[in-house]
Amino acid sequence: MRLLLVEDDDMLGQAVRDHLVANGHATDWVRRLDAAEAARFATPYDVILLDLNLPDGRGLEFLRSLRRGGDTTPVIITTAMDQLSMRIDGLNAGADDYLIKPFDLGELLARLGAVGRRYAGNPNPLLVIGPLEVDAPRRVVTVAGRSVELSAREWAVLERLAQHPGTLVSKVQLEDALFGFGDEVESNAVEVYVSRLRKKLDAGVIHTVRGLGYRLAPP
Amino acid sequence: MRLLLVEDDDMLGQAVRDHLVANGHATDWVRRLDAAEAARFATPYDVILLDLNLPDGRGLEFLRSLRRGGDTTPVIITTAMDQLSMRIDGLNAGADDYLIKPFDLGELLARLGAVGRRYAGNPNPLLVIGPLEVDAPRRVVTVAGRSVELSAREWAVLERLAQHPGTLVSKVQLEDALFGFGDEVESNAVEVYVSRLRKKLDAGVIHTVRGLGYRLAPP
DNA sequence: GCCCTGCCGTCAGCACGATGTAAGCGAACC
DNA sequence: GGTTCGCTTACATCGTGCTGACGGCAGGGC
Repeated sequence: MRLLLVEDDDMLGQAVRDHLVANGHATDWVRRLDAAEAARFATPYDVILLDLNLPDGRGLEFLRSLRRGGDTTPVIITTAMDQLSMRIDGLNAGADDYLIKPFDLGELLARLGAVGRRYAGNPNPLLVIGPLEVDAPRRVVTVAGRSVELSAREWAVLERLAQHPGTLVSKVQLEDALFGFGDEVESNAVEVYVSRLRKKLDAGVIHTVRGLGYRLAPP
Repeated sequence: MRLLLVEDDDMLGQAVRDHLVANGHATDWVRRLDAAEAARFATPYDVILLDLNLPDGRGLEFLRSLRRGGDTTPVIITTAMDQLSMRIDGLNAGADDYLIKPFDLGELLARLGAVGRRYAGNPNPLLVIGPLEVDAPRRVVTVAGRSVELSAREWAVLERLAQHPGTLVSKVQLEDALFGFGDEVESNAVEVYVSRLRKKLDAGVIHTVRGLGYRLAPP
């Protein structure tokens, strides 16, 4: 796998990088991030290892902007033992897993494998439903040949629907796609985004199953 | 399917078990697990529903030992809303899906179907009766190739009938499918929904047994 | 720094489908 | 023919989903 390691501690960074490389993962190591780097770094990696405890405190910010931009690269965050709140914030901001420092290198590999595996089962290049085409890896949507711009949340909803075309997707699942796991939201956000999607896409593609959820296309 | 339900809460366990049994799944319910039981329980089930929040906190341990022993029985974990870390740990320990309490019983069935199907090898447990096709996990019904929209109650009745095709299903059973068990109803709701179903489906599929109930196809 | 723009989450009003009940009618059984 | 049971339609009510609008916020351009 291709990994990005964000870690400001020299000793630790070096050790982790060596261990990862020794186990066959192409690993890039950076000590800090700025906004300019964020966009450049995101896409080409399979998993990002992110130290939330960066001296400039921008780890969380980086993660948020990544997810806001629609990037779904798996992210594992690392925090110190006592920083529970930061861990929660990280997971809510879209992290996929976390490790508590000091962590065992073997466990790091195991988590890496689990996260990578969970997202790897994606031999799904192009989904075509009538006039709608969804290119998940490239994050491109076209309707009747015309390309459509989607915001991050709109994309999150459509992607979750497109993962199981024709199958019922419950509102709870869509809420999970919109917000992290735990963030409970008392509103009709899902309905709002479905409505916004319908306005942008061909109206008939997203079908309502009253009282349960939605499904993409047929019937 | 044969299910194992691990849930320490009496009320919830009873309710879930009843609902699963009512929907045709042979369900064993245990309140807790110890290491000795783990091995015994694992193999013969199609899916295991595991409450990670067991009072002795050994739910995760059970899951890990199961996977370590090579058992691949699909496991769906249930956790409270605020237990993010536990859910992550559960997925990493080898769980196949998760549900957040409180969960909708209909959604539970949908997830069960999805997980069970993913591992069962038969991707589409389709019930075919003449021109009628019922795809329960995907909640799709087609008549002569044309797909049909059903409301929640209509689906509940048809699903109960389809669970035992050709067998007599009493009116009381159908009332239980429509409303909860205890809720007694003084009306002809069952007849109304059978009528509505007949209008949407091919008329000949639902057969009346006077004084007793209904059966799906052949007379 | 300041303004502008686009996205986000929330809310409230509206519209429509689903639901349960009742009543009239037809069929089956005696 | 009478009675019982089931079928169908109609209708009022209720809940749910849809959509337009608004304020907050962050990012980018100037």
